[in-house]
Order: sequence, then C-alpha cells, then structure tokens
Amino acid sequence: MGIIRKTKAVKILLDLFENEFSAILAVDLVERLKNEMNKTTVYRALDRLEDEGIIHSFVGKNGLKWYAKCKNNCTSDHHNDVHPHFECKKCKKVMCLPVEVTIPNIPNHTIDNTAVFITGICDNCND
Amino acid sequence: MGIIRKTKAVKILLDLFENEFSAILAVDLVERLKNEMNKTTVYRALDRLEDEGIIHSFVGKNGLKWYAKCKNNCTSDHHNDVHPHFECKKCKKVMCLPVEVTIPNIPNHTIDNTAVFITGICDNCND
DNA sequence: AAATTAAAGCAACTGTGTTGCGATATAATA
DNA sequence: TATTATATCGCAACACAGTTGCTTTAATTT
Repeated sequence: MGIIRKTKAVKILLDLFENEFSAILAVDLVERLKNEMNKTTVYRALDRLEDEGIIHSFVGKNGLKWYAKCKNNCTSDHHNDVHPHFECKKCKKVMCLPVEVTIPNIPNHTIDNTAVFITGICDNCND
Repeated sequence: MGIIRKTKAVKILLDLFENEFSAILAVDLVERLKNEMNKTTVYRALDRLEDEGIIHSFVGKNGLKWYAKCKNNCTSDHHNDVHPHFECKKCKKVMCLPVEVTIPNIPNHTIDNTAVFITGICDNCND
C-alpha cells in the first residue's frame, strides 16, 4: 500500500478527476472511456485510487456509484472526507459540499462513518 | 391516491413491518416471502406502500434498497421521515434514528431532501 | 535485458430490480 | 348475487451495474 502504479488507466483517471469539479458516476466513466479501456479496467483502477485515498466513492439515491477527488489528506486507512454530497435536480451534477455536518449524540451508539446525501438546486442553477 | 387495496401481499407486508422495529432489505423480503408471493409482487407492493406514505425507502452503502415503516404522518406527497438511518456493523441491523440532523446553511442552494446514513455499533451490541 | 509482478482485456457471470402481458383477484355497479 | 370494471399477481424474459476467472500484456525490479 502507498504505492500506486502509474499505468495508462490511472493516468487518464487522475487527469480526469483533476479537471472535474463535480463527482462522476462510475457508469459515466465507463461510457466516456469505452474507446480507451475496458470497463473492468475502469472499475479496478477506481478501486485502487480509492484504496490509496486519492478519490472517494459514495452511493446515490438510485444506488449508483459516484466518485470524487479527495481533498483532505485521506489515506488508505482512513477517509477524512465526511462532507455532504449534493445532487442538483436541474443540472444533475453531484458535488462535494465543503461544510461540516454534525450528527447529534446518539446514546450508546458508536459512530463510525456518516454519509450525507442532499438533493436540491445548486447555486449555479439558482440564478 | 389515498386508497390502497388490502390485497394479500399488502396485508402480509403491513403485518411484517408492524412487527419489525428495524428496516428490512428488499431482497430479504423477497427471500422471506418467496413461498407466498412472486418477487415482482413484493417490489410492486412495496412501491405502492411507499407511495401511500406508509413505508419509506433508502439506499444503503452497497446500493441495496431498505424499507422501514413511517412514523411521522407521511403522505403520498411528502415524506416527513428525515431521520438518519443507522447500520450496526455487528448485528447488521439497520434502524431509523429518532433524532434531527441539521444541515448547515449552504449559500444559494435550495435543499430539497436529505438522506443521512450512519454506520457504527448500536446500543444493543455496545454492552 | 531478463525476470518478476501487477494491471489490462475479454467473456461470461451475479444479483437486484424492472417490464410486458395474460390470468386472477378485488371492488364497484347493477 | 351476478356482472362488469379495474387493479394486482405470476411468470418469464429482460436491463444493467458491477464482479470474477483467466490469459495476455505492460510496468517495475534485479
């Protein structure tokens, strides 16, 4: 762990996430890259990038998997990106929101991980 | 809307949710009821019950669909159950938490719906 | 450059959820 | 109660995201 090969697939994906502000659907990546690599390759490379703490994944309302770049020094052991994900009903984009969500104390429960998924209308579409 | 037929499937499902505190996986329902009804029937009856505001659904970390009984006078138009769902890593149960989660204001964003999914260890397993 | 190790490609598969449609049950009406 | 209308059921087939096994190819190591 800690070592990730700079394969063609990894380079392409890294580049893609570098230039993409919003999150990307796994299936969209497969579609966009179908001429450059096999879908198995896409899924496996995404897995590796996530293991390395370079990107993180989450599941949308419909059960589809999204990926977005990590910004908070995540490692293979721990993802620090516990921010909400926001899906705009208009432009359909999904974005990471740079805000903290505080979960109220729940008696006797040990909280391990929190995923917040918000839908609504984003700032861009709200003008 | 507002009228739901008391079919065999609906009765069985209602009874099941009445006696079940935690949420139930759709696939588990299909499995549990496979001798009594077809899986298509299960999915369609669940749809109807959700439309009527009797149960609500959400998606777990793995993309699987969960259903749980509504407790806050939900209607077909609006589900008021905006509580977190908590999955225990030990007993694997998923429960609705009766707490409010406040999402911080996000400039220029219109919030429509919020889904919070928490994983950890529940009170029952924490003793 | 040769050997080692990891990633890529392909095809076939898994599993959840959906759809179309004829058969059947429920409710409305006569 | 018998008849008609309408919604649900069951079945088989399908859609589709994601996975697996295995062989080939590419990236590192020595």
